[in-house]
Amino acid sequence: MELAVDIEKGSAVPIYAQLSEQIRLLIRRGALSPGDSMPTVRSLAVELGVNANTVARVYRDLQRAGLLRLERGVGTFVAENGGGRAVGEKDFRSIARKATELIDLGRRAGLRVGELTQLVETLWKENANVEG
Amino acid sequence: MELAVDIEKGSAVPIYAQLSEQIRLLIRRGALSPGDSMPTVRSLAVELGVNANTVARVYRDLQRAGLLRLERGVGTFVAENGGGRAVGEKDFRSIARKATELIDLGRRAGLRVGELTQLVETLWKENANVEG
Amino acid sequence: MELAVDIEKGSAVPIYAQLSEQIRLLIRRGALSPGDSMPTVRSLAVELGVNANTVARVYRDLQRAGLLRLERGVGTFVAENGGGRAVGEKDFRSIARKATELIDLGRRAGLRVGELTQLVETLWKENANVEG
Amino acid sequence: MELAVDIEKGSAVPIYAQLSEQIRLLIRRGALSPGDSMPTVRSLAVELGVNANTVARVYRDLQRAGLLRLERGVGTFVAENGGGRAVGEKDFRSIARKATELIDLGRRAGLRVGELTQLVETLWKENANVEG
DNA sequence: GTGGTCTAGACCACG
DNA sequence: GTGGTCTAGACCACT
Repeated sequence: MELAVDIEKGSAVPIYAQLSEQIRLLIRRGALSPGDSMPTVRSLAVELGVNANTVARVYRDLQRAGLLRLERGVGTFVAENGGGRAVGEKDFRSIARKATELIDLGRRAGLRVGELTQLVETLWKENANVEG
Repeated sequence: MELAVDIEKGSAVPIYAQLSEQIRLLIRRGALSPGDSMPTVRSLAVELGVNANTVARVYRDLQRAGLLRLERGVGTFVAENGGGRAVGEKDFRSIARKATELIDLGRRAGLRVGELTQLVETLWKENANVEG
Repeated sequence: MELAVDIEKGSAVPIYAQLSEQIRLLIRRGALSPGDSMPTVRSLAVELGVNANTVARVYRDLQRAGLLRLERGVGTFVAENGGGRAVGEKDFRSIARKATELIDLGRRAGLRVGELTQLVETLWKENANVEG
Repeated sequence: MELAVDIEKGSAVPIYAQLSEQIRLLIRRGALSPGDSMPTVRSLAVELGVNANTVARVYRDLQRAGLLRLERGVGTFVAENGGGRAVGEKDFRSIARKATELIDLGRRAGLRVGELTQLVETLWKENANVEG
């Protein structure tokens, strides 16, 4: 049971934050559905080459956030009322399409990933200020 | 000389990484032009409520990356051969427009910023793998 | 795990530069081999009577240069693809022999170390200009 | 009156130290002879793109070391009893030849300048310990 | 007054 | 206990 997760060990962003955000996205986009069982802490740790404590911490955090359900002695599952419902498949596709277009533009203009995500963050916050 | 920069002190992303990425973007998008003088290390530190060493580290890193030019006793300037030239204004506008559209879709679908930027990162890397 | 390193605190050359260059040489000459573990940041700091931040900065720089591998929570190691492979032992010996001869000549002529290394630097650059 | 001096502004070694060491070498090797007049502080500062205070400081230091003679209102000259006599032309040539051979070996082995000068320094000190 | 280096010491992520 | 980040504050090189 492999998870489509990609950790950059050298990154300035801590491992637990990367992992947490990526699992979050998998759930929200519907790649992981309510009731699905998650890899065990240890197997995911091995798969990612990461310490088991780190994975355990992420699972705990995501449980607190309502995205995962931990059952002692049984396993970890995607929660049924997952912290805000999953994005509909249709919506997700249009978002992914738009993101891909954005990425294409960014790449052609010679931007780095970080610069592009930084732009998204900056614009997100500017809009938030306008609306909020 | 205030910089349009916004630091989240509580973030898992280190301050220096946030600052570095944001200055980088300001330069690449042409908001800061070659030869422009940057705020002094100490003044930017005060403006952001951050330690001077932290700002100095960012300036040093960006110098190594070819984006800034540091002159002892004089000040800090945007480099002339700025590590890959700035993105053209036209290109930048279309990128920003596309990003805004993406943000709208994401917001309506109930995504958080982190989930959206995570999506962009993931798709970026997938495309890279396809191309590479 | 002591390192054959010698820092002059009063020197005009910053401590981090001295340390960096000396570790570099130890690696390039094969005195430190790929995979070898380096002293911890703190222990080396104590050994040299220097602040831990200074050592950390050197390790970070050498990581960026591809000579060291830093693992959070584990330790620091000599990189496997050490930024240009180590100089062969044979080559290194003939270089060291030649250097010793040069030093003898310099000493007899009454030169100071700085004058001799300055000469090497000057001639190095002149040759570079001829070739380039 | 141009001086065969080459300053690296970005270097970790302070400008005054680079300049001082290089002038020292020019005198010791006989490229500047006792009684020769040095460039004025201002002209040398302009030639090197360096602040005049920095040059003045170097001249002052070299005067204290007995290598230069400053005459108010007249100019600066290479001292007659220059801090240890100059190295004989013959000796200097053999030193330079040896240094060139060393540089060739180093270059072929893929060393950087800093690594080579570091080696010379290290061996110099080791020998000093043996002899002293 | 600018950038650069260094220190002492705190707290965090990770194993 | 390892490396990483950050702070406060000192002193230096340089303009």
